[in-house]
Amino acid sequence: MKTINLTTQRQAVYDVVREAEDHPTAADVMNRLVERGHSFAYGTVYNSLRYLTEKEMIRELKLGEAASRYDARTDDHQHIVCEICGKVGEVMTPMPEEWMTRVAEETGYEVHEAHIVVEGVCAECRTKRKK
Amino acid sequence: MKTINLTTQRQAVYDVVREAEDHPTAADVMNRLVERGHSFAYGTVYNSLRYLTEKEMIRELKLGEAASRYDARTDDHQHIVCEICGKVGEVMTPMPEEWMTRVAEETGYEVHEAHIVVEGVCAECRTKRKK
DNA sequence: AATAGATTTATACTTATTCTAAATTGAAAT
DNA sequence: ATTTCAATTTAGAATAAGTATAAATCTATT
Ligand SMILES: [Mn+2]
Ligand SMILES: [Mn+2]
Ligand SMILES: [Zn+2]
Ligand SMILES: [Zn+2]
Repeated sequence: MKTINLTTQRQAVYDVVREAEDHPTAADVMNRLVERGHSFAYGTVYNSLRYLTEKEMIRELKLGEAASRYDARTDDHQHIVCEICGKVGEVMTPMPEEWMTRVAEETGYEVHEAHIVVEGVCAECRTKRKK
Repeated sequence: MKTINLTTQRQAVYDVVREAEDHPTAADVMNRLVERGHSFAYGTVYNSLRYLTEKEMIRELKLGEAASRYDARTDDHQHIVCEICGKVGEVMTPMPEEWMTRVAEETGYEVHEAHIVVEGVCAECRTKRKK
């Protein structure tokens, strides 16, 4: 499971995710592929996203919406979602290691990782609100 | 939006969630209603869960699985999911207030709340693993 | 009892995603 | 160069969770 086989389709999907600034959904990726002149089957886009995720070239994000989003940043970080416009921002402030330790003690689980989705209002939406 | 109208159906759904120990899904709730001799329409169960959530009598949890889970504990807490058996545990250790402040500074968002899903391995599954 | 509003029901629909079976591709072996 | 075979892609059917709709039923209030 170490070799990575990047077909034309997988490379194109990876390019779209890598060049995106906004954590696109599978449907977003599909649309952008079409804009670039590709026409892959839906299944292929889903398969490619899964493949790239398994190879850890991208990450799949479950932010509580119906559709998964994809992220070419694979370094450890979290996300913040604007309750008004839905914009997804990066959260680089790391979770204190101590919190994880406390959770392990409290629950008896061996703790591996934490997925955090912060909800709030982005700067633009705050400005508009004060109209 | 202050009065609460608990119909037979809503009360029965609430009872199931309140008496559950395991953060049931809508389908779980449906099955337990049938076990108790009820036979409500699927739509009614979803409507009731939404109603109870809006009245803040229960909470809807999005833990990254396909189906939402429901929780009669409405006090502030988080969740931990076993990667092996799927068991969902409570996490009462609060996220440090300072982390939230740092995230607000970092992102420029007004931060409202954080939903955290911790992944790990529960005590039972750890025991079994050492077979 | 009549009225009106809220609720429930049965069913159709939507959305996101996975599955399937056939067709295609491409690398390795002849 | 041609054959071979596994991996991949394709198109479309299937699934899962949840929402929408319209008709039927409840529940106060007059
Ligand atoms: Mn990100
Ligand atoms: Mn809980
Ligand atoms: Zn916003
Ligand atoms: Zn377990």
